[in-house]
Amino acid sequence: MPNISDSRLNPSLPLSQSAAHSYQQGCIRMTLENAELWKSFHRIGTEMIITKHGRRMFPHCSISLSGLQPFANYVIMVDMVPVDGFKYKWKKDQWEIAGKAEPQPPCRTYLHPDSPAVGGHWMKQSLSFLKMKLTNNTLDQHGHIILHSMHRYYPRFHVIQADSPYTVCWGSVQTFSFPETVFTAVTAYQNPKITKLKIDHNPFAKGFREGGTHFHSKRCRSSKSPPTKRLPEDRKDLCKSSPGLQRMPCTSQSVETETNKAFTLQSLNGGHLSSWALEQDSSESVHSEPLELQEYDYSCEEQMVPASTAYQPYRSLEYGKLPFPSSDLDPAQTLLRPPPHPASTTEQQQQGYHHSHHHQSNAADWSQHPLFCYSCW
DNA sequence: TCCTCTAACACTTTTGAATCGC
DNA sequence: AGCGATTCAAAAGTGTTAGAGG
Repeated sequence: MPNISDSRLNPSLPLSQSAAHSYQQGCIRMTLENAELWKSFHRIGTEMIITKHGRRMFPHCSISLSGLQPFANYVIMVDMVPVDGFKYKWKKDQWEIAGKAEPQPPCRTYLHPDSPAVGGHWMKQSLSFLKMKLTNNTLDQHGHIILHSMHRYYPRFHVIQADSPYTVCWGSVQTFSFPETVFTAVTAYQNPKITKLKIDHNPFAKGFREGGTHFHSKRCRSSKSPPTKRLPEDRKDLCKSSPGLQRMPCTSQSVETETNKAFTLQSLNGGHLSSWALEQDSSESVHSEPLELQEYDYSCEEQMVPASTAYQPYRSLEYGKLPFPSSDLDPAQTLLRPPPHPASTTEQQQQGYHHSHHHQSNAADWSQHPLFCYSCW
């Protein structure tokens, strides 16, 4: 199973003792299915195209779950969390900070189309978020995830025990993310290495790879080639390119090179969020023992990653203070709290309170929470 | 001038309806 | 009639590029 790597704790994402308690409430385990592909991109610096009308992710998010209660209903959601409080620009073959992040666009959460479903359903096959789309259109009416171009994000997965998105049992929210899924949202690819990698792996880009990528050469083509029949081999190729479609992980055709490994973002404030996961396997999130952030042993095999818990702050510039990855954030600051009510907690937001996976607040506190501007199309 | 975004392009893949054979 | 496999066309998706706009 080469495409499912061993787990690692995301060292950059805030943990807390509160979060640690949550581990005792279950042993939900989440695995990033196409981890090797993600890592291939992450080594270079993943970029995701966002368009006005919405663009799918590539690689797309595909996960598998275990440890759920087979007959309990769960809702699975994804949202996008800003990595930091900066916007970036591509300059001379590397990303540089271009200033403070712009105010966050309206929050959208993508609800997996199967939600709600029993744990047995979620565990019997991998979950693909292939149809989730990213847009830069803040007025988007299609429910796509709204992001800012030239900003960095990572997807965050929520496993919520609930009969429906409206009857969430707040004691059973567990959140996961994966370090290698950090990406920069762009309206056009900046790093040619990313372009090449995408063309190599994304079947939709075949035309540009095989038919010539030059604009003029395309125009000079004399005739259309006849439509190709879909053959089993074609499907196999597709499997390789889009592992998320598969029930089983596919062999990665990663394009790992030593030079790629050398890619870092030194210009970024000491290179934070650059190399923090480059050499790490972190595509499996397993609730387990509480971990020491700074002393995390990357060599151990299955560590837990309830990922970032920074719900509310990521709608504010406080996000720039989040430890990515080697921040000096005081662990005490990451104490998980119920999300502040948007209308009444500006002060709390400014203090950088973070969301608890397993808190005791009542659902009313959450009713206005960005997480539940969910969408499923 | 530089940077970012958008739309058009040519092509491939996906999807779903129609058809066929058992 | 029902089912599964196959075929086909339309829809949806891709990265590249030039040009617009700030």
